[in-house]
Amino acid sequence: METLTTLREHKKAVTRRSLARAALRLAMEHGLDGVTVEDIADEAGVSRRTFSNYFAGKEDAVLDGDRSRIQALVALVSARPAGEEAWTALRAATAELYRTWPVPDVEWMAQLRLLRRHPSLLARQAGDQVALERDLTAVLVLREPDEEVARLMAATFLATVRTGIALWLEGAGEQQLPVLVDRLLGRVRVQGT
Amino acid sequence: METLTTLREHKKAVTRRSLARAALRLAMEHGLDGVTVEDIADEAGVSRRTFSNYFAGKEDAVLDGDRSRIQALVALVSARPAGEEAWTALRAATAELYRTWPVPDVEWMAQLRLLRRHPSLLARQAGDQVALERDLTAVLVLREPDEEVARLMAATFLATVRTGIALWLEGAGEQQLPVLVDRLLGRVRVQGT
DNA sequence: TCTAATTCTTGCACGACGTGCAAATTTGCT
DNA sequence: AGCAAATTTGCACGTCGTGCAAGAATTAGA
Repeated sequence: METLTTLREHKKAVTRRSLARAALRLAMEHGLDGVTVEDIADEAGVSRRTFSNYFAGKEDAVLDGDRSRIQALVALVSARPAGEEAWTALRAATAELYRTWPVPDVEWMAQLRLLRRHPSLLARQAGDQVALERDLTAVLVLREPDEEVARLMAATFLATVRTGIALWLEGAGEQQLPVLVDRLLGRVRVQGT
Repeated sequence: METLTTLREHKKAVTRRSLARAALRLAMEHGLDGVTVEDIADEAGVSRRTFSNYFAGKEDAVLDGDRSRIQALVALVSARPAGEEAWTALRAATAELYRTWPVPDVEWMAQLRLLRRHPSLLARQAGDQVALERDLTAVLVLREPDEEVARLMAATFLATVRTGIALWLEGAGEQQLPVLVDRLLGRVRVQGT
């Protein structure tokens, strides 16, 4: 009851994370198709029905961390100094994200590895990103008043980051991920108004 | 014996198209969730089991046309004159696509409208595009030898086209789609080697 | 503290889905 | 014609997502 978290919300957050973790762990061990929703629920100590109260499917559970990552990114972008150019803010926020949330994040890496093996996850992730494109666009509009351009920036930005991660996963650590992504972001230019 | 299409392949192509059309028509009429796979199979005159021999789910069936569209685009890109700049080739091929396949394509518009109402379709479409990014990259590599850049171009290009279509759907025909997309493509630049 | 209201969990039941399998049908070729 | 290969179909099975109502936990108010 200290912060803003009432006990109720706290427990909800706990089970949610518990489910996401269980999903990730089991999917890593048996492959995504070798795990049922019931397995995940059991591992987390809740019922199959409760799982569905939190996630729409195992893919959603596995990618839960990824979503909060992008939400954090949106927050970082909107926290950049006012007046900063839109694309610059995106680049800087991305760098900050990697500083705040250092790359050798065990869970995140596990997600990425799964992402490569299971294309169905890739699809779901892309779908999530399309949804988050709206939030990102809303934040960018404050820096780039032409909504058409803001939208375009959000889309190309997310596509670039995705590409960077994909390249990095294939390259197997020849270079630091933040460096690679930043280089790609430097290559892309979206002409403003 | 007769044409290049043996009777067998011909019939397969017919049922596939029949299924895709039925899926589209029924989804337009009752909404995607108001249609079962069995409904679609009945409409096409085949069994539920046969549907699964062609598509992994109703979403796949609905988006079938969209996929062939992008495949056609890939073909157009690789048919551009050799030596043409990669991004230029993409722009030109896109313009050709709209000329070859004129925009007021009834079925395609139906797909787009469904796409807006059902985010699950958006997710699946994005997933398809991620898969097709590989083909597009392979074609681009001939024009842009740095694979990293080719990959980045494929990703940003597809993201840009998607954004254009989304903007066009919301704007409700204030401007021609080909013009809008081409303008967006003109705004984006991916710095080559 | 006790109680009532609110919120969350659980089990049940149901329709829908995807798939392996084997039988039946269709097509290709001689 | 007749045989081989490919395709369709029905059946069965495990899994999935969800509405619903009952039960348990948490909150808020006296």
